[in-house]
Amino acid sequence: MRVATFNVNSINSRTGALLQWLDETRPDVACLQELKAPQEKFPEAAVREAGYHAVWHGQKSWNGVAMLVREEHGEPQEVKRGLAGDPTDEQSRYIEAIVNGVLVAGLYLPNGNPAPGPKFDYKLAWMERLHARTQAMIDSGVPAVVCGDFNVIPTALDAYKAERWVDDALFRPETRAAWERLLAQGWCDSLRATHPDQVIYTFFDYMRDAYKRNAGLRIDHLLLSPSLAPHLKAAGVDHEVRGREKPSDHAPTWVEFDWPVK
DNA sequence: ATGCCTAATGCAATTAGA
Repeated sequence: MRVATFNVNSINSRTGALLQWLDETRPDVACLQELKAPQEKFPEAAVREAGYHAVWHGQKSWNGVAMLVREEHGEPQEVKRGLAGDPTDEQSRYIEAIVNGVLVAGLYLPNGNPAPGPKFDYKLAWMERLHARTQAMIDSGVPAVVCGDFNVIPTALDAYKAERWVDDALFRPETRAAWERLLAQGWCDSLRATHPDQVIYTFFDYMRDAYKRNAGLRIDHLLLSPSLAPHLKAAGVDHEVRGREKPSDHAPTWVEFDWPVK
């Protein structure tokens, strides 16, 4: 089973690129972030025509997450929309569904800049709320994949010129510490687990030809639960997608594991 | 320290991204 995450940076500006990538790679599940579209403006018909069921949580202008599931797996059973812990939070950043017996969570973690400040406080609070949800998954023992745009640079290996990022919300000590506490629950960072020492980026700024210079960040992640981690087969980045016409600033990132377990 | 680029909103310039 292959699960992918792709921050599309506007679903309606990226429908063509999304469909091409789906056609080429046919992931079982694709979690999308930054739809930048209200609920009613999601290209449901095009996605269905491509052979995918979809659940999504839109929002006007910003944020927005979706989960696409290849139709042979049946309709995803949506179990969560939005992250518990703050009833005043109206940002569409989290969706969770059961697919083929696996719990899949797709998230768009707040950027948090400028830091320090209220946006950074919101990011850290959001990570605390995520910890509560992911700990519950661990406690239940359910096979789970938690993936998305985390807006977290885990280590200096994960940023071009990391020294420039030390005061940024994506790399500040508080952010990295929250990431480490998440992993300490038992989650496997699948891309790093399969490429322990390699420089791998999932995001390249539109500015200053960052993609051509390989001046990127690794901020899109796919975490496997302890029950799935032993069945990890491969993980990677569909790097070339970032180099196409009118691309998102993120590249699709994916993990593959044996499922059902033989 | 700021703009470099891209997108949404809505029609000019601002907000946001990372």
